[in-house]
Amino acid sequence: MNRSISRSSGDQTVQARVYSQLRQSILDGDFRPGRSVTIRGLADELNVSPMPVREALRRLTTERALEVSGTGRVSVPKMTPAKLQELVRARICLEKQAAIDAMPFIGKTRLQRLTRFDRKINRMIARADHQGYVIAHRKFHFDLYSAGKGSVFMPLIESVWLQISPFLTSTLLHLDSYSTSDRHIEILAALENQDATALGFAVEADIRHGLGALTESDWQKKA
Amino acid sequence: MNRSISRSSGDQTVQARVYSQLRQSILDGDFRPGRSVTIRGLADELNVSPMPVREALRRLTTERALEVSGTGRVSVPKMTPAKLQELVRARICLEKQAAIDAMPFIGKTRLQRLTRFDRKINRMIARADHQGYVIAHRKFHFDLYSAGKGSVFMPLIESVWLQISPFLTSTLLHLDSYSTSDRHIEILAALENQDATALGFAVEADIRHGLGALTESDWQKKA
DNA sequence: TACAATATTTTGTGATCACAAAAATTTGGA
DNA sequence: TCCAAATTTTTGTGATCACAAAATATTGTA
Repeated sequence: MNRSISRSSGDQTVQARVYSQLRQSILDGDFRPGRSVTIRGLADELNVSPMPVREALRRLTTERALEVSGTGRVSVPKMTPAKLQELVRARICLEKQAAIDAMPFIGKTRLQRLTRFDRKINRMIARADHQGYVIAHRKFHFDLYSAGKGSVFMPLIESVWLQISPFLTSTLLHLDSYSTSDRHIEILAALENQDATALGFAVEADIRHGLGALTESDWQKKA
Repeated sequence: MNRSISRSSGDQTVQARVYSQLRQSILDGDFRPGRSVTIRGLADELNVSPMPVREALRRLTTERALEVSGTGRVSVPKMTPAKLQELVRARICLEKQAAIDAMPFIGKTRLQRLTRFDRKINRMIARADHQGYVIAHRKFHFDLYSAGKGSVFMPLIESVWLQISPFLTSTLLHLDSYSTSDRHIEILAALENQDATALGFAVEADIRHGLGALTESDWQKKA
């Protein structure tokens, strides 16, 4: 039909747009572990040709957000206890450093925004809105780390989050309540005092308690 | 010509083979910063069709080994002082943790192999074989980290190395001699004693001194 | 010679096709 | 009803084409 190449959506290539959409969907928890995704299936769903989807999927498998089976089928990886522990360790060492690097660039404006995100997180927990929680939680952390000017840490951190997100959301759904111990308060306090050491501890505690609880508790509930 | 799909090289797809080759070439320092790479150019060079090259390049840009310009052209990223510093910080926090995680799995066999790699590194330095040095150096570190059973840290570490390698090799070429302070000895000693703290310090020192020296000294010499 | 305008070539992107292999479905016999 | 064999459909991979835009080369004029 439309044989002319029209990068009609803001000068981006179709491939880039599809990639961003899928990436976002994965981070938002729209993809469940074990779900298999096909090129043509996604292409039909997104109303694009198979070509851009193919490249987007290849990119996502490269950053371990998806995995390819021996026969080339693409699916959302399943979580294992060992893998989750390793991902937690990766999050801790990367995000500790990223937070400390970002600290000097955290001004009053951003601190207020972070505080708003924190309140939103609490609201989402209160109303048991799992997806809303996951999204607000991510905004808090990413907004913090991206205050640093660098271009190295964020992609690494995002790769780790992409690997955790499907599992996290699917597990949260099977939990009636989860640890509301709000470590974000400690992070905010450390930022206000410009205390790098306290910030490092707070970030580590936040990650360890947020995901560590899942390692122990109802692991079996999920498929 | 050959219209049938024959995965003639060991059941791998052409795309996977091209990707591995390019990845290896980048790590080996065959690509200089600033060099531009084209799909068709590489396809002709590797005697494959443009298709697999296209996907391989997309993957490598996703992991920041290559970068795309505003017009879609792909090239090897140039280094900046700030970026190198950030990459060094990333290496330190990732490799410190990876080494400590791997330590329990380092047996006598692997320790001997690591020692051989270390001796090879020294030989390469002695004969000023820069590429040989880079390769042996990488083998030492990757062999150490991959002793751990995990699947999370290695890809992250490799992504960082991919970003450093082109710059490292091109800089080494302009240096008549470089810091031979052999921190690997300390790493090996820490491994033998199963001393996690000492290992962490040794890895950090190795990275900081190896790349930190470049940050100061002849930065300007390269293009 | 210098430089801007024009023409040519190169290049990335997306679409589509053929093919083989894997999945899914149907079929047929006990 | 059950299960294995045969058939059909789905799917990933690689090749090739068209197109537009960018990069490069060429030309013409002062």
